[in-house]
Amino acid sequence: MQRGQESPDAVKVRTLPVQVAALLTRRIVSGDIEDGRAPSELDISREFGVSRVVARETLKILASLDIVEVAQGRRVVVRPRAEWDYLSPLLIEWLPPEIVGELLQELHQMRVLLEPELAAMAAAGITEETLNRLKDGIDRMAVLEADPNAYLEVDHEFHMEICRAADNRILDRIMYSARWLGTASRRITNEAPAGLRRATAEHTEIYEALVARDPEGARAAMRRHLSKNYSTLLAEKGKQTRRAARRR
Amino acid sequence: MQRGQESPDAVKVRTLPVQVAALLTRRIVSGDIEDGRAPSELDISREFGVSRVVARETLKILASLDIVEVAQGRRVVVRPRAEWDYLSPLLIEWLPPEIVGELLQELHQMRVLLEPELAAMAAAGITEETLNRLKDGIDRMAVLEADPNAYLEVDHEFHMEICRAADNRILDRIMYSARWLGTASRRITNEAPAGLRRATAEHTEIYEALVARDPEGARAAMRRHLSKNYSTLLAEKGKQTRRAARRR
DNA sequence: TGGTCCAACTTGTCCTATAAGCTGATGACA
DNA sequence: TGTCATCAGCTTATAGGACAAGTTGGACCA
Repeated sequence: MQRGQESPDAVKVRTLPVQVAALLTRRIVSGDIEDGRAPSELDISREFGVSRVVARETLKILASLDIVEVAQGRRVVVRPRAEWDYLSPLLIEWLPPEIVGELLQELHQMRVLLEPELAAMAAAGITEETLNRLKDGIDRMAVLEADPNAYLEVDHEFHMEICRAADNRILDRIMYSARWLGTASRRITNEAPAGLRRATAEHTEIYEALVARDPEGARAAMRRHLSKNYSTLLAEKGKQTRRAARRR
Repeated sequence: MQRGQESPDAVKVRTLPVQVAALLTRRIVSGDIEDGRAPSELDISREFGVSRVVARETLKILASLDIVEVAQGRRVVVRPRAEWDYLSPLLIEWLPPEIVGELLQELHQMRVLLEPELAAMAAAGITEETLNRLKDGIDRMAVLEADPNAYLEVDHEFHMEICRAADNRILDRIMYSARWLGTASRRITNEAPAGLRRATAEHTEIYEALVARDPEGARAAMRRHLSKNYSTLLAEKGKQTRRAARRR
């Protein structure tokens, strides 16, 4: 549930507990619910007109995102926002756009740190199979430049393939979440990224470094790719200075 | 639920759905459940002698860890292992020791990539408050070298404080999960880390670089710290070559 | 004042019933 | 014989009521 299995553009009917969880989270974020005091199962049941089962599942979802803490006998309490699971696309969809914008930047910062290293790690022991799949991806991307959604799907696969080749399940998981987060937020903001043609060229550079089993080259190519992406991201979203006075 | 709110050494009574989820996961890992076919709510209910509500919550937990995929009307299906949420301490506790050992190494690899950069980022805009808390931590660590568990608690806080200073919620979340993972696995293997005295000295070096607002110095100090940790980790666990023929 | 105990509240589990969605097989029609 | 609509049966989603188990705060007693 935490991570969407649906394709990014699918119109999905969310279950009742997820809907209620969204409403509750928004209420917490907006400050309507004072910190530390979350509604009980019965409160939720009454207020939203749902069964206790649904109220229960709602709280379980919020607990799995570290938004609240629940234990038998004790009241549900709201956990510190700093520790919520911001890697979850579910949570991202419930947050207001200004926070999502900030998170997107922080997300990109993380990718800039990790992905070049992943590319370098992958270069060491990459298999012919993986290389073939990467080549496939590039070919398909070249054709899909007119269809951003489909392009991003393949883009996603391309990067994940490199992650997988780096042979580290923890890093793999992180990047998986991160990329899902990216598509989720893109779905929210309804923005299509620009510069797909250039992206294809950059992907090719990465690919060629991997073919040559050249860690340094792969790292550098990936870094170039991401830094350019970053600037287009900034150009698209405009306001770079929105993070100014956020922290508590 | 996903991330433990309990202190690491607390004896916790797990809820029924969590217990069943653990059993089911182990069964999947051991190959007793053929890939793609997971038991239904009724199957679980019958087989484990629990109510359908519990069976339901079990599946929800497994779904939140991306172990299975559940949708109305469709059978529950087991998802590819490569995409399970290995950042979850819950899942880690259910996996066999050999896999946990591998994951610990991969985890450390991630820390080596991220934490030096976090330290450098933190050095830029660190506040006096944070510096004071770090100093506090070092003082306490110096006293606690005889009590590994308490020491690690403070160690954890020290590193998290630096994460927080780096002002990136995504990276913060990752490191939070990662360190929890570390303590969880340590609880499993029952191993106490060695070299606490040296660790304190290294923490001091990091702290001093931060005081000087020196990004390069902080990065270097953190890198030294982690590389040494890595070697003691290897020394403790012995078999370095256990990852040889794992990938399918 | 200090401590014990209990009542009220809260979450955990169980049971039963119905609604809603999917899948595969059956059977009608061309 | 091949194609497609339909439906029965299985599965998950939601509802309501009941009791068990754990926690908390206040009443009560010494």
